[in-house]
Amino acid sequence: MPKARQASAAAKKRPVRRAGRPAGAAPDLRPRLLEAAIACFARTGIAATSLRAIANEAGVTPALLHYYFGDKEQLLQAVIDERLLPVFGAIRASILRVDGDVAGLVAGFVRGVMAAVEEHPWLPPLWVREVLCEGGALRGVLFNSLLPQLPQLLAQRFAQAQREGKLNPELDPRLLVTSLVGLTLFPAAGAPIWRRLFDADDIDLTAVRDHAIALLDRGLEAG
Amino acid sequence: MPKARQASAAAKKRPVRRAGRPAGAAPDLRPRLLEAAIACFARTGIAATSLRAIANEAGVTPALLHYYFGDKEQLLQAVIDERLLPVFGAIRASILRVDGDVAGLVAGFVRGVMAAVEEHPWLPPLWVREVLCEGGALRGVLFNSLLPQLPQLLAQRFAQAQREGKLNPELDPRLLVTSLVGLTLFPAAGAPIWRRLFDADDIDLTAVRDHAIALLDRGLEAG
Amino acid sequence: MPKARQASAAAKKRPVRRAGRPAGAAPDLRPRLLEAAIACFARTGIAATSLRAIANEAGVTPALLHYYFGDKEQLLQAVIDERLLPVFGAIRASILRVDGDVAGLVAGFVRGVMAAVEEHPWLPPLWVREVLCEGGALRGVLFNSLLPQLPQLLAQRFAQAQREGKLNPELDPRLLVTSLVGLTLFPAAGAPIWRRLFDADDIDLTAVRDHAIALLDRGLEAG
Amino acid sequence: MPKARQASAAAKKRPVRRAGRPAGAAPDLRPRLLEAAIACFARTGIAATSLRAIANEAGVTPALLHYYFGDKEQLLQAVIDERLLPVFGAIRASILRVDGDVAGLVAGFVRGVMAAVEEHPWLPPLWVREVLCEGGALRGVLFNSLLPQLPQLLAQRFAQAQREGKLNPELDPRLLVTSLVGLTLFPAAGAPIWRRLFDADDIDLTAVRDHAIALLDRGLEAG
DNA sequence: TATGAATGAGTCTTCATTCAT
DNA sequence: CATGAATGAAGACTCATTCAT
Repeated sequence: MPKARQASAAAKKRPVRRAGRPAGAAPDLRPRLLEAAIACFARTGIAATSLRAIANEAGVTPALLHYYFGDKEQLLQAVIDERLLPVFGAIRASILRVDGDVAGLVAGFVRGVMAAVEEHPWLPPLWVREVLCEGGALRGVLFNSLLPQLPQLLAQRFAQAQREGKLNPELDPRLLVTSLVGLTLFPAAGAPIWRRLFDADDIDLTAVRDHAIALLDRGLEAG
Repeated sequence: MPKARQASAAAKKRPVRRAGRPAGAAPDLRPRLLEAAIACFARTGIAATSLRAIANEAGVTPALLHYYFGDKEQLLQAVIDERLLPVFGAIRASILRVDGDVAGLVAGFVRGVMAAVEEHPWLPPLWVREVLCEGGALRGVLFNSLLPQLPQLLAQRFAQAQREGKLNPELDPRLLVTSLVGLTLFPAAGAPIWRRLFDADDIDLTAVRDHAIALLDRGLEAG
Repeated sequence: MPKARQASAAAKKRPVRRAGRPAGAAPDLRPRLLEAAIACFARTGIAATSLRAIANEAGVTPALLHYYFGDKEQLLQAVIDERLLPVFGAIRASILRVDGDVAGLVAGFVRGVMAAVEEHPWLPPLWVREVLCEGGALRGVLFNSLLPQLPQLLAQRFAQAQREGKLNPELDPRLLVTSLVGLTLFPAAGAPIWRRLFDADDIDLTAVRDHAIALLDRGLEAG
Repeated sequence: MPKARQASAAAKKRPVRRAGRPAGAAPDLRPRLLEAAIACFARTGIAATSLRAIANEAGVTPALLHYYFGDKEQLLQAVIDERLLPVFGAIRASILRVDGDVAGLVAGFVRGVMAAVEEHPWLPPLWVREVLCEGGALRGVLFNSLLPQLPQLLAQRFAQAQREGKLNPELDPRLLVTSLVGLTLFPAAGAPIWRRLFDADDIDLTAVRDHAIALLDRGLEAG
């Protein structure tokens, strides 16, 4: 007869392994686990990814994931904190660093984003599925943590440029921010399918980047 | 009487309810079920949607879904056959009907797509998550059934225009197709989040449409 | 929201269709249903047979089975009452009719049983699975209805013959009854597998019958 | 965190617990589970046995059965490999070891089978229901694994003896193999019911064995 | 530090059964 | 007379989670 297992309802979220390891210790599994998690999340979607899938990807047991992160929710939080935030922070910084006209700003955005994509292939699908789409698991963090103020700042600069007559007056400055993403992360997320669709191996991130800049450069012109 | 299970290994895939109903009969649940399914698929993603969620959405039992469709797979197939294909077919036809220069073609595409989106709010998230993204459940049907040949046709017309000097020569004709989607379905899928981000209620489908046309009109110019 | 369906716990076993039909009416489905049921029961075992399987076999809907019999249990009862009992009654009568020595009695048993088997192919598997085996669904009826007193009568006649020195004294008169079944119904139930095993098409019911009689005739000899 | 299901269509058939355990560890459940399974299979029939029934019999959860065996099919396979095959192998060996005349061979068969039955009460019902009967779940393995060649060998030896005039010429050598089973496993499977029928506690396996030998010894005589 | 054992809850699916028509 | 519609309960199986070791 299976014995009832009554976990004290209190004491939830018991303390779990945190980063940091004594010198000379065995190699930390944590990065590998986060890497595996993010790869699965990007491939299958967060909600549809099982812990077992992540464990398989990392070559460990599901129990180890609990040992390290305590929870699927906390694993996701760790992925956010330790992988997404740094990358997004870098993107944000690289964009804010740009200090020029609209064309320069746009080019900076595109280059910054595509460089990050080159380094982190999980970026586009994760963004498209989990940030953009209704019901995505990362929607909440976008506003607070992921890219605080950046869209608004960009929109303001576009609006300012438009007022100064330096931007195509028929555009919506806010939707222009959207368009920047729609011309970078979006095609990057779909690159495999476009390649297959057009039977073209030459559609790579560089091509996407240059195409986006070409389209935007001309499209934003005021005149 | 002792219970028994799994006897009839044969006779799998029993015939299931098909459309068509004698006149004067009770209202058919089938459309409601398909509607509920497509709503859940769009909201949660196909792989992460449970039959129970769909059943709850429709106010019925999970068993009823099996009664009508026999299977989760067959339910998805019914959604594809009876909801997606007609809509995509209409979009495709409306675009192929356009017979003009590149600007007209682009405007036709944008208007056609956005009109369909207006009528079928599930279109953008479903496309973005399940067609575009790796691992999406609809990737397979895109090539064969959903939009056969349309991307290629568009790319050819863009390439032709480019050769004739009527299109911005720095663009990639194939990625231009991608850009069309990235400036319509993509922002439509994210409309709620953009609205929230910019605290702006006026970002609606009309705004997206006009912005896209404005950006593309200028951006495609041969100049 | 599915409405609760509270059947009055009382009033169970509502009256169901019984046999008997006005003259000139449509052909009665009842025999066909019973035939289908008995075939499935024999093929798959009673506990492992679903009503749907029976309905398919008969070319009707499962609901019809409930309409005619009300219940899986009652369907089984009808099969017993209207198919098994008559056949077993006939077998019993044919055996009791024999009025001779032990050899004649044995031959009468074997012939009677094998004749019934010839006519009713469901007899051997049903007996072997559902009467003989522990947990069989027909065990209960054997004692009361199926073959009342017959085994005991036979055993008594064998014992009597043994006392008179007309029967191999090393045999157990009661187990001799068992042996009669083990040399008739049992090989009949397994005929297909024996045929396949020995790659022999000539192992038919006649062969089984003659072999059994030959073995028993000699084996029972007293001297 | 929203639930998700059916993500990893790949990675099916994950590796399951295999035998073997570090010394000094907790007692292995595996044997108990196999025992419970075989008991239920024998009592209820394989197709009609639910995993829950087996789990209850063993005092564990249904989930544990999946943990150990992964699958109902694999559980059955484990039962076959680890319980049936050894026993049948031993029976086969004990029979093949007999090297004498027909009477000795028959007595060896009967004794070997009945000894195995004494030790493994599940043997008779399992054989009768799942090997003998049409639709039985073990029919397939009989030919290949369970008793390879044994029936044919026996039949050949009987036929040889018959040609030499040492065997009742009216018998069918192949059906004689059948009769051996019908006078051993068959009455053993039904022992409880015979006991109840004849209200006799003295009908045990020894009685069955001696009765069978007595009947066969005389019945096989050439005459 | 890491994992195997174990389970409750949830998933998809089938079944027997009911009821309005 | 007969069935399509509908459902609760049960079946096989998966998952996240816990805990002893």
